[in-house]
Amino acid sequence: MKRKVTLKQIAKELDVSISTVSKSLKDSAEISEDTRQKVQAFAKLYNYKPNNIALSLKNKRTKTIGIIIPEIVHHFFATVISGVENVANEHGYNVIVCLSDESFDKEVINMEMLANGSIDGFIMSLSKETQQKRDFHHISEVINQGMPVVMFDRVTNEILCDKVIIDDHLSAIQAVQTLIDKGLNNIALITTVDYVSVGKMRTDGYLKALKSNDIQVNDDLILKIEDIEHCDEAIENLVNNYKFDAIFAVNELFAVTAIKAALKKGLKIPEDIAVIGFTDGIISKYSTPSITTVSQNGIKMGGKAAKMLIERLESEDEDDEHYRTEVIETHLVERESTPTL
Amino acid sequence: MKRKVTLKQIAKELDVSISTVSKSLKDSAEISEDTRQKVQAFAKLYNYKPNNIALSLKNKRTKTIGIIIPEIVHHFFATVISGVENVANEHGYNVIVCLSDESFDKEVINMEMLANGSIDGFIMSLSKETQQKRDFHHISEVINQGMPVVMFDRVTNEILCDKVIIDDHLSAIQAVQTLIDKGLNNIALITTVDYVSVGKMRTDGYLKALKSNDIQVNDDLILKIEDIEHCDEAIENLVNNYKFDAIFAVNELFAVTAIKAALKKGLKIPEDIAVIGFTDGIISKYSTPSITTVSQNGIKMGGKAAKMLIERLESEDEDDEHYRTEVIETHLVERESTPTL
DNA sequence: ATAGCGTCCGAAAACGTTTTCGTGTTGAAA
DNA sequence: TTTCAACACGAAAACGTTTTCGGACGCTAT
Repeated sequence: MKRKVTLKQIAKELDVSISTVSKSLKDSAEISEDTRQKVQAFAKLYNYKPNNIALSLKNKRTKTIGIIIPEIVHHFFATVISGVENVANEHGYNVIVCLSDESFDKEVINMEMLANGSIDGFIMSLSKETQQKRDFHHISEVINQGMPVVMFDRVTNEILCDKVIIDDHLSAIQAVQTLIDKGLNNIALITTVDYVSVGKMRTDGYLKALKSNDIQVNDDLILKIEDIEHCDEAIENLVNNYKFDAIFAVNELFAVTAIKAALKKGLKIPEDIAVIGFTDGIISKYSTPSITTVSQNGIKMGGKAAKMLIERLESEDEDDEHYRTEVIETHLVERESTPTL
Repeated sequence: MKRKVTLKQIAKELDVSISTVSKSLKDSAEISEDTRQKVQAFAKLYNYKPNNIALSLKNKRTKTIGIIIPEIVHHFFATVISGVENVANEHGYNVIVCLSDESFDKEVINMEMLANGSIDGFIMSLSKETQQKRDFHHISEVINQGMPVVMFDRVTNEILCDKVIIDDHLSAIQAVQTLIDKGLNNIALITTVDYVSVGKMRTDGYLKALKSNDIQVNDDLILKIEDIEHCDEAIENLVNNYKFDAIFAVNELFAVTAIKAALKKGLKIPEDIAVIGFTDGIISKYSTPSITTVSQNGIKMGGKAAKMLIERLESEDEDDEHYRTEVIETHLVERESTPTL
């Protein structure tokens, strides 16, 4: 076992000073050709690589980005990480991932843990609990200490920082309008409780679309799911007891669950009920029938977030207070769960 | 904007030495009650938190685990990360994630990047290319430098280290036996090319099961997929041109693709063709019909790997050469794609 | 001979900690 | 009054870098 070699050890072996070694390895003109060669050869032989921690301490930058998301076993968030990782790597950054498990406390703990020098900046999406409590002090604190934060998807207006989102409102309008254009007027909505920001906006889009087409809103057809783990019963109940010809669901899970319930009841998709979901993930693509869905490109979102963060990290003027909100475009991926005109 | 406060700054403000501040914060008996109180109050006021990087440098441990996996947009790997993150967090460790994208070079680069002090140990699963090249020098190098490595799922015998796997061979045998027990003798296999270790072992299990039941192996019914992106054509070809009453697929994707092809051809699942997949992910659970599958608990696997790594990191004798290979048990989750007896 | 300059290198500070060891002051015991 | 312990604190090294500054040396030009 040969342990990692340090500048000091090389210096000692070669009987020169640490400075000389350091400079030689950097091809500094200060050092004679001779010495440089000697040092470089020795360093190569012993596979010298500078210690990242020491560099971080010296440079006051870690070249590491912290990601905090509610969960990782979730196709959308996984794609976002993938997107972040990609552009981070291109710029020589590493990515450290923390999961809040939708818990406010874990979100706070993780942020504090990383904020003490471990990373240069955050990319994050709020946990449900945080959105519910509307307590963002941990985030503003971090920002106050001069650490840049980029929020994505689940964001809040109460924090000033760079953001990357999709236009949930508009996307929902377009999805519902698509259903209406196909002659479907009796549209059910399966959504989340209102404190989840994106759920709320998608719900609003649904309402807006109906209104602008002079379609009466029927509250019986609006199902707000509280407990995602047990959404089955609620959705089956909706499908079995009410009549409608289309469903707009604010995520994949609700969409596929609704389809399963409808099939179970003997209904045909899309003939009897058309379905549009949200988030173009694995489920939508591979379920039978495959599901028409609003595609939300996580890779692009993550990539954009990373780009914004790195730009800010490497910009000249430290505290440019000019924050941007980037909107990633969505598009409807039409599959088997909606009728072709 | 108030920047992070350091010991030095506190010392200066309070007109004491850095040592005194440090000791006070640690409640050292060396310091008078008075001074301690004063320092602690001040530190609290300015929200002092020790700098992680400095601590890492001093202690020669980062309390960070590096994970290197082929991709993250893959349910199984996402669950593994989740498992690692969980137990890592419990022990005060952070997790830094790198993706190899199934590329040997990226795997090497990432490892070298992290090996220079950024982390205390690795948890990794080999990229396809690495498995194909059988070049593991980057891993043995890291191990040689005294950095522990735990490999999971896609492992190799050529490296001595702790490992976490499932019994792919046995699981496959059991899955195929289940089909046979249901009276299905004409079983197709959809698998990967042989250099993917787990694919190979599952294939071997399939062969073994057939043999032990005196069923003739029909090479026409064995499909080895090279290009996963375009597995559709190959699988459709198999389904359309050959006759069989069951399919054993070595992953979810192959299973669901086969089902889609069969349905398209007008066949009924599971009446005409029964299907068993591998890896209990989103697809198996939510596709219609839902898929019977060998469940491979990623959370457990990741958790176990993290536990083994941390134990090694915190054990007394540094270089205990006694490596373990943990086998995570699998079980068959029976769903709609196989007939009930 | 000496001033001046270029070449090559080393000392030291700095990043933020922890910890060992030394030192000055105080009070009590002799 | 002297001696010694207990107490309270500070100096400094160490972790591994980078970088600034200064110094030694040899050479050229005056």
